[in-house]
Amino acid sequence: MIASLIDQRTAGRLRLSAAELAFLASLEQRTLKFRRHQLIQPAGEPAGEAYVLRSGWAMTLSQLESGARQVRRLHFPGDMLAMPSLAMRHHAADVEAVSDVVVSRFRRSDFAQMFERFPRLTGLMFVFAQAERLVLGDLMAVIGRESSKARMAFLLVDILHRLRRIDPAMTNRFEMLLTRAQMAEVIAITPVHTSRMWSRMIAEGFIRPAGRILEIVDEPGLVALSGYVDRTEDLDFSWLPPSRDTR
Amino acid sequence: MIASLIDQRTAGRLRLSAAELAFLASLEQRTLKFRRHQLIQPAGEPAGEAYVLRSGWAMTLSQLESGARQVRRLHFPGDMLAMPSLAMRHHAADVEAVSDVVVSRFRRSDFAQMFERFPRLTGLMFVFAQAERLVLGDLMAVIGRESSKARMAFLLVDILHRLRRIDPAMTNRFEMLLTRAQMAEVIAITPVHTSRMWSRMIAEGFIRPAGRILEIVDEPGLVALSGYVDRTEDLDFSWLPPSRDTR
DNA sequence: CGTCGAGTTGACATAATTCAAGTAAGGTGG
DNA sequence: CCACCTTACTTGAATTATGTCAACTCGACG
Repeated sequence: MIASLIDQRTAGRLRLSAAELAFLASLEQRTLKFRRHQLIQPAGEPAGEAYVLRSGWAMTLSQLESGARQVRRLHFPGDMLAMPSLAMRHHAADVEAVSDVVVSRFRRSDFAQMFERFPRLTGLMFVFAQAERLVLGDLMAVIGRESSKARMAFLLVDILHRLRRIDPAMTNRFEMLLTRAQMAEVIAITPVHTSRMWSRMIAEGFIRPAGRILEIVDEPGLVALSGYVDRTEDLDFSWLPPSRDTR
Repeated sequence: MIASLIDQRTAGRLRLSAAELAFLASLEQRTLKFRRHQLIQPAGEPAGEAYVLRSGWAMTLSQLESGARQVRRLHFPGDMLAMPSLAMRHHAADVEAVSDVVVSRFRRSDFAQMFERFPRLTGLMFVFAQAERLVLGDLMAVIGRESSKARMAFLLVDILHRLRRIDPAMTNRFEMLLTRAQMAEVIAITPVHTSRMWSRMIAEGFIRPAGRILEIVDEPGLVALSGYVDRTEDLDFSWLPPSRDTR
């Protein structure tokens, strides 16, 4: 699962060794299921584990004292969840199931072995962590400086690109699993305003929903509107050390 | 420089070996100077280096197509700059000098050796990268969901805590090097509104400026107002592998 | 068949932006 | 050392994007 995602993100530029693959597989032994809206990992609990999302959508979010919620990151199959909490004594944010999901939980202590045994894999995880910083910063800039319409465009293009990377056969339709309120939590506007903007994007010909399926009609238009940049395309793995065992 | 910062962030919980210290020092051989407002590293250039900030303040920022600017992260002495760009073929964001600064530049290829030679240091860098994701998410939540007054409170407390970590003797005064416009770029409001909020926070007794020196009069009040959490205090290094050479 | 979560729409409120005019401070060249 | 110019900052008035409140519809589910 992680391994296949790595393949997608590296576009095959990096071939994992048998030992590396085995290590990654060892992180995904057990599986857990959660229902829509359930907490996969509550904030505040002692940290010591992280997750791989195997199916469904999830999200990491902040609950502010006011009760307002801000989604920090949407997660799709193959993504690793709660990784920042590996750095902490306590989980720093809630991780919640957007749809029914299947996840694998792994222990921090197992993950730590990677640092000693798999330098190249370690470098890869470092690269992914830095890339996450970038996309978070991108979203922050959009939330801080763009109109609600542009923010919604950003969200839609982001989902489209990320799902497409998982399934390259996907064209411009996907099942939208977020409610209006959840979209609002991602792009930092109210659910009511989200509803208005959604209608407007349909009226202006950017999107066309058919039941739960959303068709992205004008992808270039949405990209232009939102300034979306797909960071994955510029990732660089060429500088990482070789794996100790070649395959 | 990095080494002393690591000491501060780990609160001495992690003693670096001689070899680890030597490696860190090797990243800080040459020094470069930049003037206030100069670009230390422009976005878009081929990536292959990062920096250590040795003195002065800097910031990483996005320039949107509209011309709007959003600061992603403020940097203080000891911070590493442009680290996310290590993951990319091209630098992803501008890094700009807030004040006159001194930095050290190091090559990505030198940094890469760490993955093979210093597993514990690697783990430490991984922890720092994940911690950066957290604080970025915290700022995003504040920008997305809090009032301009709360955002300003957040900014001030953040600066205070980070400077205090560098100089534990510091109490509640520091030299504020940001202009109103720069504060506005961090907390995603306009310079005009920043000026109004600044005056209001003085009037309400939260802060007291005297020339360039800013006194934080009501730190608990600002923390309560902004929901600021100092993530550094909860960092966990206990799970990292041992260093290969003990000191 | 009733309840509940999700979504829509209208009317109104407001925080923050925009525009504009002006002051103050700091650096530079004559 | 003065005169000038630029950058930083402040303040008022008008505007607007988005939020808030509230009523209503719709469909799913037990």
